[in-house]
Amino acid sequence: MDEPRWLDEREQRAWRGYRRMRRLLDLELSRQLMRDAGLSEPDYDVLSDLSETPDQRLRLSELADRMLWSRSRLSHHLSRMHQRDLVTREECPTDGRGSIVVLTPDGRRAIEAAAPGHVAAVRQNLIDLLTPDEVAALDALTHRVIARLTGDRAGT
Amino acid sequence: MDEPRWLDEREQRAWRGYRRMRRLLDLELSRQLMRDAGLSEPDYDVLSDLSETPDQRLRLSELADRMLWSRSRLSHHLSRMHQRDLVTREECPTDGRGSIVVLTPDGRRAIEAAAPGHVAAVRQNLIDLLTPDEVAALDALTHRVIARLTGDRAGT
DNA sequence: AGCCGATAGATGACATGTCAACAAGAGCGG
DNA sequence: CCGCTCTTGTTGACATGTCATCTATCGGCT
Repeated sequence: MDEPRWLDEREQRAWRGYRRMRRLLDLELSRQLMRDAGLSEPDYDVLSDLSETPDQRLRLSELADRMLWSRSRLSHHLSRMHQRDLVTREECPTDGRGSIVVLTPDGRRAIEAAAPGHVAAVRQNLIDLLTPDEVAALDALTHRVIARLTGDRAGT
Repeated sequence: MDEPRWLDEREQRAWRGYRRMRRLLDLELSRQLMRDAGLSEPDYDVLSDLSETPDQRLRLSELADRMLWSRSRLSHHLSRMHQRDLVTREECPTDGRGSIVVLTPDGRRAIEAAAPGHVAAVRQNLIDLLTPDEVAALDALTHRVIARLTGDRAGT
């Protein structure tokens, strides 16, 4: 770590742009979700992952892994969502320690009500602003970075 | 909002990839910063913005605007950083309400110690994984989205 | 000067996230 | 079947972020 390789001007612009976009997009999307559907982004993500599952249910740790959340965070969050009747917990029949997170009817209604507006906002503020090439580039680039960060042993 | 235009497969992959990359990159960068320099990402951002400034000082609200933070958040965070002697507050000579955030010597040492490792991590996990074209695309695309979200009236 | 709406920043209550510690099973090896 | 260790999920303490509110001041207007 003698003379660090700083970012050149273009790299710098891209990096700062990425972080600024990230922040602004987050603010906008969470504002939209809360206003139109009364959900936070984390709420939406939980409901969305659950609703895409065959029986609207998942083992807590399975859900935590998919979301890249700690079990603790998920457990706390589920307690809060439980109080609003968006999800329930059931005991796992095959593992006495386990608990299964289940989407409630209210939860299903909430995600179905929220989804169209959310997708529209994602389009309006990101996807529809990109050319098809850019969408493809974003796809490629993000998955390369993901592979790196999840230790997909292959390159370097 | 009759029949929403859902994301097609490529768009979906790009969007999910973006979010997953975001999360993984955050985890990695904040882990690295904390481990090697004892700073959180927010700490780093504050110090970094301050250190790029002529006199290592900024009006609180100016700093908040640059960072896209609420004044409240910044005020709380500065109090915490103040306890660690990374920053101080001074009264603003031209505005009796104002307060000026100043980088302390400890703060300067902290950012200078942290920067090389942080930049290296950014390179290693993002920038150096991209082709020059991809860096250019990221630059272009993020700034277009930023323009949209900050209401740069021009298009649509 | 004196009023008044707007702005700067601080603060307290509360929501959310992190971390370390814990209880209860699982599951393997004797 | 027992004992050991690992995993699962919960919990409480604490760090961080948000929101509403408060005080002091600014700055234009009369």
